[in-house]
Amino acid sequence: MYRTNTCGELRLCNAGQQVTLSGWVQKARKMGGMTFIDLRDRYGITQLVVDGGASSELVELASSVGREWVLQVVGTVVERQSKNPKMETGEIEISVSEIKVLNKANTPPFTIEDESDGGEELRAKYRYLDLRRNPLQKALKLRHQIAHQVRNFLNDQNFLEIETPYLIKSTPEGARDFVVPSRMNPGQFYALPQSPQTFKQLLMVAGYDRYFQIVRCFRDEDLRADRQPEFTQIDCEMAFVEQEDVLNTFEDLMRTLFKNVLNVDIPASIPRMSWYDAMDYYGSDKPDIRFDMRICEITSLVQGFGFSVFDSVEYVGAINVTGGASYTRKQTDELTEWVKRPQVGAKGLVYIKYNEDGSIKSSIDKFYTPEQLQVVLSKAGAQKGDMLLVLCGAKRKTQNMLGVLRIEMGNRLGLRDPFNFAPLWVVDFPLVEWDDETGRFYAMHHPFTAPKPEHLELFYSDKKEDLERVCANAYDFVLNGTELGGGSIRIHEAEMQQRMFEVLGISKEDAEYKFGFIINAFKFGAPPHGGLAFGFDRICALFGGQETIRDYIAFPKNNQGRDVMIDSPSKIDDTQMEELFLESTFNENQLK
RNA sequence: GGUGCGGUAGUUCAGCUGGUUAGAAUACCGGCCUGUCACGCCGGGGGUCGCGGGUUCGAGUCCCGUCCGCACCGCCA
Repeated sequence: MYRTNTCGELRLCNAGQQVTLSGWVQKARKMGGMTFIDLRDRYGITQLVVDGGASSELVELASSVGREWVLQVVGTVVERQSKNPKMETGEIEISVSEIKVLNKANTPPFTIEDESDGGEELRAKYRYLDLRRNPLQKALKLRHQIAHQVRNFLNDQNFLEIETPYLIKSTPEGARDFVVPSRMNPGQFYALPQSPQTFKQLLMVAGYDRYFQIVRCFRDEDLRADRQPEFTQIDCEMAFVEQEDVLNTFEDLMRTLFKNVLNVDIPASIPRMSWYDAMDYYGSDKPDIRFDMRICEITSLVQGFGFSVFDSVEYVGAINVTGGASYTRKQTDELTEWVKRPQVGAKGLVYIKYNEDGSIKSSIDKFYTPEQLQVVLSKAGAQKGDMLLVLCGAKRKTQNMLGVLRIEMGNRLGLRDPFNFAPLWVVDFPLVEWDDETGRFYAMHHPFTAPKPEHLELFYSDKKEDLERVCANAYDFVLNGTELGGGSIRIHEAEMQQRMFEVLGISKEDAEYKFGFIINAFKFGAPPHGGLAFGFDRICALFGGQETIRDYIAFPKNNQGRDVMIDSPSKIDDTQMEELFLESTFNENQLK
């Protein structure tokens, strides 16, 4: 038997017991004739002691062990002479009678400690060593707990977990697909799913009216701290439901997760905000509502006074920085430089300070009287001591920049505590958005999203302006400025689905080739249905108070989509290559 | 595709307006140490300054190119 106990469980009440432990050497402290060894496994650390009373062989062996060696030890649990209150097992130690070296280890290239000395690149290369560290073990444990709670909750709600295929068909709408060549069908490719969207809808047609899956999804797009090429979704779909049913069901899921995993209570009813309000007041379709600082449009209040910068633009907006009147010239200059950075892209920044003594000081005093500025301050809700930050330009673009500035000010003012959770539903998204470059509409969500019933007339209109106004029965779950999930009520009628493809400029033939199977399925009794999917990795990161999802994935990829540990992607050998591609090349040559 | 920051000992970093033998901490190795737990003390080894080119009497330092990492923009239905 390798062990009778783990390295995290022995306490004073176990004193006197003979135990066997196995684990890794965290650290050995050699004190001449006496050696202390911290033995670690995923449950904790227990101190071993070998003192002068032991045989000389044992003393010799104990003093020779190195970091990360794997040991099996036999000994007696004893009360420590000097206890360590910082350790959970700090009241006891194991007086060792026998050590067996199960495996030696090279000195690790970085320290296996909570605060490792290793940089990200090095830790990625030795991911299996990084995973020995406490923070990562906690992260993966959190991930497991959330998955467990999700399955419990949805099982209780009568959902069935059903797997869908990974080798499917490429559908060039949306993100780029990862493709897999088919050896048995030369020249043809599978695609890895960006989501199981169409399959879960087919399951609704098949009558499995409550489906879920914790499922890997694949998107061949550039990465970020919160974006991986393969990531995990909690994918759900329900039949015979309206938007209200879906929102209520998954609000309950999120509430249960918060309660059972973090013991946090989120509001009994999660607030809802229309997409248009989110854009107008927060400059983002995923507002962080942990703090207010709403964007206030002041266009009509500042135009017509001869300040050409404002007079020449579509939109002028402001955010109110509480206590900002105390900002120095240096600080406002720095903010101006900050918004001019390419990542923000503003041309300049106007400030209006409402000083404690009631006076007003702004960067546009030359163009406006204090009375005129007072009107602006009042509209934006500024109190004495506050400062407005003003940007102008095209409406959506400026709102977007104000939204970025708002988040930055929220960070600077310490208003974004990661353990303060403010969930939000964003609803009433536009169904489609126009793209000038390609001169066509794109689905804002995806092409299976249903228009709101009250907008059906607009949906069948031929006018671009009408179509732009169509709202979808779509919704996003937003937490602290991060989109955690989204979904919609789907189209379930073949005719309406065909109209959608038409709106998107997809020809009937193309739609038939790419999506014929689902249009066809809708002709065989498709029930009304809808659902949503949560970004599982993001939920884990947010629950753990982190911005990056990498720590919550056992073996993540780097910025370039590479796994630097196994060194993938990599070339394949000629035989493999020939088997996959030679025949198709041959066929093409035959055609010429 | 773009922007910013970074790449110097096993590791994390310092290294000024270019100047002689590139430093610190930690890790590692050896010695001493019976109550340590960031143990302590003494000693030691360890460098293609990412790579290539250029400027210069002289380059870790300046210039050009390139590779790699991270963050962000574009992109992500």
